Amino acid sequence: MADIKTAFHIGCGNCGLQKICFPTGLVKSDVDRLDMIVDRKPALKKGQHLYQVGDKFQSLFAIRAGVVKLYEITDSGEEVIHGFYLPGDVLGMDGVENKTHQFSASALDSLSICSLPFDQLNDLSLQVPNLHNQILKVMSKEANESRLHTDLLMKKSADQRMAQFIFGMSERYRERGYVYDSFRLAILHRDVALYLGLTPETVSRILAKMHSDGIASWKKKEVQIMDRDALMALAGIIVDRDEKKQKA
Amino acid sequence: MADIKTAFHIGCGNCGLQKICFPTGLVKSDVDRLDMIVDRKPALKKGQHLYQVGDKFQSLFAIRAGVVKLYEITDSGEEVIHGFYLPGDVLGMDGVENKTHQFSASALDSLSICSLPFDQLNDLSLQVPNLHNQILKVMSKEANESRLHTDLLMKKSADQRMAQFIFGMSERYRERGYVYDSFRLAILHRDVALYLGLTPETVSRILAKMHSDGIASWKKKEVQIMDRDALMALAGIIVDRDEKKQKA
DNA sequence: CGCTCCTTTGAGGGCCATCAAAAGGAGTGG
DNA sequence: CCACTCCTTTTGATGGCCCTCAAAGGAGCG
Repeated sequence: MADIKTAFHIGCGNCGLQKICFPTGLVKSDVDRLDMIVDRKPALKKGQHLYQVGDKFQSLFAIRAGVVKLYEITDSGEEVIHGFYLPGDVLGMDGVENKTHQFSASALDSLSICSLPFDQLNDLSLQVPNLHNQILKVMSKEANESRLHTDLLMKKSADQRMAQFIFGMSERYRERGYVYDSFRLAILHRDVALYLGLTPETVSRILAKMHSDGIASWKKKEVQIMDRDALMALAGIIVDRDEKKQKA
Repeated sequence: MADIKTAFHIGCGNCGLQKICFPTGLVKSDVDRLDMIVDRKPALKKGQHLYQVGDKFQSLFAIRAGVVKLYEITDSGEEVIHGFYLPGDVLGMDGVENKTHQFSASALDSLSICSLPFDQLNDLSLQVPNLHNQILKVMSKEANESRLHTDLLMKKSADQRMAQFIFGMSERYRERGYVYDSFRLAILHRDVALYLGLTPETVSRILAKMHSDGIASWKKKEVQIMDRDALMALAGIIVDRDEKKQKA
């Protein structure tokens, strides 16, 4: 059962992440129904797990603040990181297939999350078509993004991967309405390496070069994009000519 | 509207792929309702597309016979292959996110498919809980498998990738009740290379070595597994001791 | 039979991993 | 606040895996 909301409770209806999170496209009355089943969890500390491989699947999680990494330890004992989740993102869908989580998710930072008990969410979605569509959409997005990750690993050089990563993070901050050419990124270089299929040494060398080339810097969890066009070019992203005209 | 079924129509109810395909876990009356919306398509020839990047998303597709590759052409004009679909597999979920297909799917072989109009499938799923669960499950599986693909690309050597690929295909044939140590595989070596993140040259060299080592061979679309244990060892798969005892 | 695409085989080289070691930060307990 | 430890990051030297390039042989198809 959902907890009784206190006067100070921040519900979905007045959460700043509505545009990014699940409520997108829901009318107010439906957001309120969603709000009923959302369980606001106590904050997690760095290193704590939302779930681990083999855990019973019970809930999806929406992030209110902080960063989460989705990862696994392979048979041979090496870590592989599959993605990073920012405020407004929803994760946990890896457990739907077998009612058991196939991957692990842990906090890279102090974390504030909402828990969405899946059975209840599912029942509600049968009555709220837009919510149902949201769930399908988020799951489809998971797979599509994983395949973009595959592209990165298959066809991009180490420099391109790094540039694309920084640019991608910047875009995600932009979507959320934050400053996006200078932001805090609480991810270890080591973890980025494990996400990009590189070694920490290579990441370090590339960041040094990007800094001296005046493209971007990332030191002490602070990212600064100095030359956005150069960054995009390096990432292999074609700049839309019309968009460039608007800038000028 | 669904076509009128002829006396010769093979419906979901008497399809040999029920255990693999969508009807899994449905009672007969529900299978019949699913059958009502399934649209049996005329056969496709090698090279024809089920859909392409940018096509409007309308249906999921279930494969009755043949092999499909899911792929894309990157910005830089290179092909990346994301997966191969065998009889009983369902594909097309890449279109759910934006109502537009993000990838392309084409026949590697003569192909026989069923089309499942998504709107109708979705409506039906609201009334048939097990069908609803099936859809969620298949979508979750897509993402999970894509991440296993990532593992392959990140942490396995070329030999391991090749071994894992052949072993994986063998297991998929096994699940379907076919002979699984000697089977026809209508996939070009070139396409396997594009799936494994390798070049055709490398694939060729590895297959030559696996053949001379007496592990497996793949010539002219015929795969033969000669030493299954060695293949698994090469793929980096730990053999369960109890399972080995049963063999002896 | 001729065309095209796929596959094979060989030679050479580049990108990034590996190994090693030192320096820098973060967290802990005194 | 400092000493201590552990983990992360940096920097350099070396080498290996697999790509690239090249060309010949084979398979499929009109």
